[in-house]
Formats: sequence, C-alpha cells, structure tokens
Amino acid sequence: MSNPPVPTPPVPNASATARAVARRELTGAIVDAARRQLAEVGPAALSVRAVSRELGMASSAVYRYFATRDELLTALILIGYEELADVVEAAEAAVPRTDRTGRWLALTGAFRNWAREHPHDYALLYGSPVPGYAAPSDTIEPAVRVARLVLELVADGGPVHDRVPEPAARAIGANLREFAGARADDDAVYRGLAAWGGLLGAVTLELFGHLHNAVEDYDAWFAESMRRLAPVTVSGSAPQALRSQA
Amino acid sequence: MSNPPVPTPPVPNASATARAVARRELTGAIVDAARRQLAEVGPAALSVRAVSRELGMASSAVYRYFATRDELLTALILIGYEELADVVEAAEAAVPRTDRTGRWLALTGAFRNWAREHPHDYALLYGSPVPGYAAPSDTIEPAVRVARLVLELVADGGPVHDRVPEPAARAIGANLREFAGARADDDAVYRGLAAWGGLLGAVTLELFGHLHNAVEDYDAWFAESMRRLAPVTVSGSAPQALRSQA
DNA sequence: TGTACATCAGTGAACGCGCGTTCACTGATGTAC
DNA sequence: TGTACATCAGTGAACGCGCGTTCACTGATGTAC
Repeated sequence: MSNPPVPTPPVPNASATARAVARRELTGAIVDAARRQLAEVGPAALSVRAVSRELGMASSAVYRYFATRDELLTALILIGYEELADVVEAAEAAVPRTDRTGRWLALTGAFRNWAREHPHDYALLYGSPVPGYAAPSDTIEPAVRVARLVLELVADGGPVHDRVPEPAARAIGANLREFAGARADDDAVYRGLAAWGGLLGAVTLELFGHLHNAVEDYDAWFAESMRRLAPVTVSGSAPQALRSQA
Repeated sequence: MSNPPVPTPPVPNASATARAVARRELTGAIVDAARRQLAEVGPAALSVRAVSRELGMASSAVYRYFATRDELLTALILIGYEELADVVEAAEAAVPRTDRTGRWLALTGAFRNWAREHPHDYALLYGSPVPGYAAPSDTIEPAVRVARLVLELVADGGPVHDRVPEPAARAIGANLREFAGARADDDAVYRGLAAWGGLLGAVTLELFGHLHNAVEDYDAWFAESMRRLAPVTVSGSAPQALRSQA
C-alpha cells in the first residue's frame, strides 16, 4: 500500500465508494421508474421529466445519469432483451437435451409468459420501431440471444440436408451462417427462422389484440399452436410437410 | 318536382352540392397529409397542427372534418385495413381456385408488398398498439378481411378432421367458428391461424429489422419461407408434419 | 489525522418549442318561398 | 329569378399544458499529501 508512484486507487474500484453505491442505486431507480412510465404511455411518449417527477427530483438531475432521452430508451431496450433472454434460456436449459420438443415448448412458453407479464416491454422490443430512434450497436448482441436459442435447438437435430433452392440458400447472410455454426445446414436455418417467425407471429397476434373475439382460451390456443409448430424445429421426425412441393 | 308536401331534396343527395364536393376533397387531402406525417413521425406523434400546416390552413379548420385527433387516427387505420385487404384479395382472386398453393403465394406476396410500400401503415395496423387509443368497433370488420381470406383458403381444402385435443378445440371462440363457416373443422382453423401467424411473423421480422445482418436477399428469403409455410394451408398434401406427436 | 483542492450530484430557473382544443368572428354556399 | 334566412367552412387568437435540454449555482463526497 505504501508503494511507489504507481497510482494504486485505495478502494474505489472494487468495493465501491459511497458515491458509486448511490449512483448504482439511483441509476436503477431511474430505469425502474422509466419502465413503469413506459407501461403507461408507451415508448414514444416516454419523458425524462415524468421520470424525474416520479422520483421527486429535478428533471435536470436525471441528466447526470443519462445524457439524453434516447440513452434512457436504450437502457430500457437492453434490459428488456437481457431479462427476456435470461428467462427463456433458463426455461429451455431446464429440459433434458434429448427432449427437443420439450425444449421447444419450454422456450416458447417462457417467451410468451414474459411477453404477457411485460406487454409494453415486449412492444418496445418486437413492436413498431420508435420513430426517430436508432438502436446503438450494443443492443444487437442481447437482441439476438433468443433467436440463437431457436437456431441451436433446430441445429441440434443434426444435418438433414433437405434441398434448399439456390436463391434461397444465397439469401442467408454470412453472419447468420456463421452464427448458426457448422452444425446447421441451410435447411436448418430456414426451419429455425420459420420457428422463430411462428413464435413471434403467435405472440404478436395475441398481445396486440388480433385474436379478440376469435380465441377464447389463449393458453390452450397457444399450447396447441406451439405443439403444431414443434416439428419445424425437430428435424428427425417431421419436416416432410415443409419440404418443397414446387 | 312540383309535388306534394313530401320534402324531396332538390339535388343534394346524389350528384352533390359544391360544398359536398369540396368537403369530400378536403377530407381526402387531410387524410393524405396525415398519412404522410404518420410515415415521418409515427402514430403517437401524429399531430393535427402539423397536418393543418402541411395543408396551409388554420389548425382549427381541421376540426370541421375530424372532431378529434383520435378520430383522424381511426380514419388512417380504417383506410389502411381497407387498402391492404383490397390488394391482397385482388391478388388472391387472380389465381385459379384450384391452385391453392398459388393462391397462398399470391396472398402472402401481396401482403408483404403492401407492407414494404407502407411500412408505417403496417406498423399502425400490426405493430404496437397506440397507448391511450382504443379502436372503435367499426375497425373490426375491415381488420378481419385478410385473416378471413387465409381461413377460407385453408377451408377450401375440405375437411380433414385431424384430431384436435379437447382443450384446444374449446379455445376456439364462437365468433371464429362461425366466421370460419361450416366448411372449416377445428383442424383447419388451427392451420389457418398458424398460416396467418407465420405470415405476420415473417413480415414483422423483416420490416421491424430483426433480420438485419442475417438475411441478405429478403425477396428470396420470403419466397422460400412462404413456400415452406404453404403446406400448412394445403390440407390434402402435407399436414402430417403438423400432426400431433405428443 | 488534518487540511486544501478537485470532482461530482442535485437544484431551480430559464429557453424555445409544439401540442389539442375552444371560441367568437366573417364570408361564402345552400334552402324555402 | 330574386330575396331572406340558415347553415356551413375557415380564421386567428387564446388557454393551459408538457416537453428536452442548458446553465450557473451550492453543498457534499473523494483524493493527495
């Protein structure tokens, strides 16, 4: 400790000074308040002033934590993606690896549950883009976790090498191909995207009200829908119906 | 014309007075301007003042045409649903009835094209609900036209009577059942919803940016995806893969 | 352990802006006879 | 065809509101020696 010129910060880095603690805490409180506000008025009307009001502080104080309204929005998006991916990954991981249908049902069920519990966060992540807002690049990685999980599940079925038409094969970007890994052939990538799109479509239909007066028991409807979609991800047993017929 | 007391309005009803003509025209101009504004700032920020500014009139004048901002929003939603349904129905109707895969591809292709040409209208119809806005009941009928088309296409395959588990069968609301008509059994209803969800999911993935850096050629990707989804709507040839395996 | 200085958190006033909606009004168009 | 009255379209000012962001400031916390 009584060492040479090398500036060794006494404590601050690890166990945190009082200021650092307070900052972490308040940052969290701001995000929480913003999230509550999001649920009431939607992302476009999310307002720094309303957040500061809820916390009983001057609106200018919030600017010590988030330089701009958009930065606050970005924080909400990041937290949403992370939280969602956490619960979905945990649910999927709890099922034995060999039970691939079970993994699919666990994954989709967790996804839907989170969406129903946080409809406005869901809308922020998967609904209309916020006009005038461009997501920074650090949202990409968390955003992609759920999709990756679906692709991995499909790839776990091993290669099938169903023929994918040339143009369709070329449509797959280099990133996606790398992301899918060596295990997933083109057919698996397409089945993964179909499963992911089917999941997103189903949850969107339900949450955004497009099944009003059409479906009576959403739980039962969703369960049956995912059961029917499962084969898309389970290559061994079922993809025949999805093979070309052109 | 020189008839008894029965008040026969001279002209006004049919060929329209100058006022009526002007009103129709201006109403249209307002809606057009609102639509342009929608594309720039999104539904939440749609503003009566901005619309009136674009038309070079006093903001108060717009209130002669739409009593409230929400009424203007409703008009945009109605027009969106109608326009979309018109193009989708026309595309589907142009294909011979017996070519059910062709009808599916035409339907989905038209849907996607319209969505790409009017991304903000698409977001208004199928993206996040506008907070604080409740769609009046006259938007229901137009909203339902596309979904009906999908269900009819599926039902055209005739009854299949694949077994649908009890709870799933009960999940189908009375309206939907009636709407699907006598031709569609429970299995067809589920296949219809799956097709509709798959279409919505695919277009949403593309338009809301969730395939960025993943898909390179969106046309080819969509074509292949819909080709794979087609069997869901074509009962005779393929639903095996979607049958239970529980 | 104590002192001098630097950094940071929070305040409150202010800038400049746009919004939805109302209201009393003027002038044009339509209607009845 | 012409006149008297009623309806409608459009104006411009105003009300009351909330917003994002900046700025000079005070007082507390942290750092170096």
